[in-house]
Amino acid sequence: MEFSFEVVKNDKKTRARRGVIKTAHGQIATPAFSPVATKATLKALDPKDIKKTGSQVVLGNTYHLYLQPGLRVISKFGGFAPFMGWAGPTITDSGGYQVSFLKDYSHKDENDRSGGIIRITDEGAVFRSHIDGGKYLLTPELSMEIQKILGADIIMALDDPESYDRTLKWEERSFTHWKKIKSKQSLFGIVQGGIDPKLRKKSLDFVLSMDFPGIAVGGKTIGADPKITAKALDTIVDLLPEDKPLHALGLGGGPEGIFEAVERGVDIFDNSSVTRMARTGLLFVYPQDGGKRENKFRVDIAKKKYKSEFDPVSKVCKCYTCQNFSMAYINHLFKSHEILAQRLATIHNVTFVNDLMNRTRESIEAGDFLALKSHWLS
RNA sequence: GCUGGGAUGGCGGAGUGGACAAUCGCACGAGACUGUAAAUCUCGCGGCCGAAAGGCCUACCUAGGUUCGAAUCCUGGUCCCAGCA
Repeated sequence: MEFSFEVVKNDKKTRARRGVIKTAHGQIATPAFSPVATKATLKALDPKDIKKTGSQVVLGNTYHLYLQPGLRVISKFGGFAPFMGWAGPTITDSGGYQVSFLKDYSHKDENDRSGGIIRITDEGAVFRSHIDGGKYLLTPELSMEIQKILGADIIMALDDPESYDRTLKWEERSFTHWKKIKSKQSLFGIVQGGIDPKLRKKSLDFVLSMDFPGIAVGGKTIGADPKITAKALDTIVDLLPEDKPLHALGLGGGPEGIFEAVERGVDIFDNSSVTRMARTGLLFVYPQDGGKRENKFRVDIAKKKYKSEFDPVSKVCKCYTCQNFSMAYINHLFKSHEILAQRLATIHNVTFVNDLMNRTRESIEAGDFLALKSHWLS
């Protein structure tokens, strides 16, 4: 097995741990951030940029890549990573998130040809493509088949984030099918249950009983505000195995959310808002730049007050953007809708989070994780 | 100088007797964004009061007029544009 997870150092005071995930495409030093490349592109960045931001791994998406460009194209390239020119480790999500997200576009009648969910049954999710209205049935088995072709190192079980019981059934089928097709990828089982300790524990026990190579935590409580994320993770923190990596799906809350998650044993997480916020002008800043819990460690670069600001977004940040451009210039790029705004902003935010993870790893190694955390959140 | 057309909120531009403080777009302002249908979305945008419902005031170049009622009709003025001289 080319996949392995090893804890290098445990924090003495918390569940934070410094580890290494090994994959066929390279190692991931954990705790790590995986930026999101939903459609085989980390929006606005090419693989060279991605590398320069310090990213170790990227996450692609089953739902989107299945619909476009489709499996024939991806299989020809041997996976979405070679397709996009990314040589490092990858993760794919199962489409489970779309099962709940697309409910917002639920159809009252089957002939509605716009994209959205038609119905969800124990068999799978029947939906229409948002691209061309085509009708599909996504099952746990199909998700495994798709993800096999997408070729990521880490793949996710299909779940229904809004249905606890259905998730259990779908995970079991995901696992069974994953075994059946002898995929060399590492399948992560997903723990649901919100902030309910009983549900989370039951879900975790179920995942552990099947010996998934890794564990993921999902649900809207993970992507919510840091306090709720902490509460949700607290339900399982003492029950986690030492030898399996823990992935937080869609972990939100910026630096505060990250600290709370790492403190509770999260080894790796993805998050799409880091890049999306970049594209809408919200840029992360360090405590030295005035970043704090109250402003969520971010500035809105398009605001008038930055119109003629000579300094970079962050005086601490080593990213390409901060090393070369002023706030005034980036403000101007956003106000004039220049395409470079997207790229420079994304480079900054992704570099920022990766740097935060780097500092986090160093602090765990040095045994002062809580000191780092309190420095940021004081 | 003549002939014709036109002047509406920061800008463009609807409206051509009552449902108009005035569609819409842009700009501007505020907010949101968390396993990405997101270079997106929501809200506000004459002034004052109000949490809101709503109320009051000032307004469609300007000065008058007609009318129960005028951004809309009439008259004078100012300015702009096009064509002709």
